[in-house]
Amino acid sequence: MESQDLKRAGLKATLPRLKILKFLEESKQRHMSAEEVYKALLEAGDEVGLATIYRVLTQFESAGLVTRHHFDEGHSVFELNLGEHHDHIVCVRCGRVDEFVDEIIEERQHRIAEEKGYEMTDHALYIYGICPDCRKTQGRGPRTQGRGKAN
Amino acid sequence: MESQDLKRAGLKATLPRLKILKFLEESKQRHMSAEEVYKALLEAGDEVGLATIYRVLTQFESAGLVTRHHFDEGHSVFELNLGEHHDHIVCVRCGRVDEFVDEIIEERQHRIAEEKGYEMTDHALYIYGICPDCRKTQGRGPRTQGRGKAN
DNA sequence: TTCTAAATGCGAAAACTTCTCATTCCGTTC
DNA sequence: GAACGGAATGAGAAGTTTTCGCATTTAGAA
Ligand SMILES: [Mn+2]
Ligand SMILES: [Mn+2]
Ligand SMILES: [Zn+2]
Ligand SMILES: [Zn+2]
Repeated sequence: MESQDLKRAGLKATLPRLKILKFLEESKQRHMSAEEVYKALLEAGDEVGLATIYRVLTQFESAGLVTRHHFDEGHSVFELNLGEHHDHIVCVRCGRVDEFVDEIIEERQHRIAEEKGYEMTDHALYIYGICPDCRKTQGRGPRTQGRGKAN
Repeated sequence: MESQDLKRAGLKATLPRLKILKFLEESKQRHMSAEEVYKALLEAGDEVGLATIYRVLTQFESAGLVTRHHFDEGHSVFELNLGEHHDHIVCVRCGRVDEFVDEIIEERQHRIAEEKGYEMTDHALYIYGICPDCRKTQGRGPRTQGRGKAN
């Protein structure tokens, strides 16, 4: 039961928060904008106000339940925190997102922060490119899976 | 004369474009938002419409004259392209921005894109942390140099 | 100088996010 | 399980950043 997850995170188990958390857990897409969560819940008949979606996602972020990303779009993208930290490689053609972890890069980042005298609090690495599928389909943007520019 | 730079970039040497380019070259701050460029020109008596600032910076980006960054703020930050590519470490307290290049990271990124089957088009690495100065001043945000949250 | 396509400035509008505040809900107390 | 009080929600207004539409101006060629 998700209520426990919320309680543990220091949040009251309200209906909107439960709906949002449940949705994030069950969605096939791991990376979603507030708007996308809103629309998906709407379709599922679990409507939650958009303002609440934004508030709750921000609270989840503070509580460590989700991570907020800033891909080169213009809006925030959220992801449920499951296992470990990871970085992203994003298709500029269709919006597909793949994940990866590279210990060497992680380690270098720490060293760089140290060298510069910074106390590192966070870091974000985004690789942009054309995914395998889109490389085949040379023409304009192909299958608009995920969140493609083509919306 | 900057007109040549513009012509070379395939852009007509208009007054607004010249003002913006000149300003970017002479400004002490290397990383600036459209709004900051707008205000600075305004103060200098070289007012250019904000819409034009946005248009021109986007054109400069397409022409390879500037690079657009998306620090974890909510707006774009632009930087004149001088030498080589580099990444950024940003102070979350005062907004200070330092730059660095790490060949190992660069190389790993290429390898990752390759492994995932992506044709890399770009990449961005942002390290966030507390800068040396801000670490000394433990309290709330100290000197609001650069573009700090404290505006 | 004249001419034309391109660029600019302005305000309107779009896109995303936060805020305000009346209403509702959660969780605790009785 | 009814009552209470503070926290959370919903709806719309408002804030931010960026783009758009179009009348007017300008760069650069003729
Ligand atoms: Mn992810
Ligand atoms: Mn830089
Ligand atoms: Zn793709
Ligand atoms: Zn600092």
